[in-house]
Amino acid sequence: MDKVLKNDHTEETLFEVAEFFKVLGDSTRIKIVSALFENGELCVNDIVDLVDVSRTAVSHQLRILKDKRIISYRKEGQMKFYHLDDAHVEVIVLLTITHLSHH
Amino acid sequence: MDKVLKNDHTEETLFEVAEFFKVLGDSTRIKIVSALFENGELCVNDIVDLVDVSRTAVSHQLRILKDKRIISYRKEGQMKFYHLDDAHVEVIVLLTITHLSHH
DNA sequence: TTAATATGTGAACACTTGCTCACTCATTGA
DNA sequence: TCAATGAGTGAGCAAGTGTTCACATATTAA
Repeated sequence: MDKVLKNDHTEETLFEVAEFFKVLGDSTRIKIVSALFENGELCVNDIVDLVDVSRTAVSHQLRILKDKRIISYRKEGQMKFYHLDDAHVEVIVLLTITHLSHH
Repeated sequence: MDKVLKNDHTEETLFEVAEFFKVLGDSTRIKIVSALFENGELCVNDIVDLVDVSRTAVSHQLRILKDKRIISYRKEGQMKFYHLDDAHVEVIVLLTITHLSHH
């Protein structure tokens, strides 16, 4: 039983795990994710200001985060308000910060 | 209080978080890490068999994992037995697997 | 309709990354 | 000492990645 604690992490599962970490393994994207769980919801221009990366670069990274279902957005007029799509992501990031601070 | 749950993730901290995820965000490395927490301790040849990547490639990746303090080894004769350096890593990976399975 | 604002897209390019190949180092046994 | 075994290293290269630039789309206000 309890395959999660035991064995059986198939090639496929591990590939997806690697893909997930790959998305969070970039300074710009992790800053965006962090800004989103600190603020709940932000429009693109707010993100640009907080993250200090060009507007275009932020757009590209938002797309990647959206494709990987890490964030979603709500449209309001001509603005889009982005937010985290799943609270798990915040837990994983915070656990990692804790881990690193204990090193 | 409780800065971890609040704000204040400095640029520096987030950079380290990204670096950590970057290391786990590779198929070969995550397979090695997974093999290690499933088996506790493995020599390089065992890892090569389990992970199905060339011996040389495994060596290169072991070096990266060792530099990032994710694994360590114990030497015994002409063999080196690798193991995870910190249980946190296993928790983070398992939490991520859980997260992905709920998507 | 026109101008302005908010955001997205695709190509190009520099930079990074992971693998292979050819060697080397270290340990053990004959 | 020599050969065999376990493991690591560095250069080279193909593939992947993140940013910028120029342009496009969508919405709102005048």
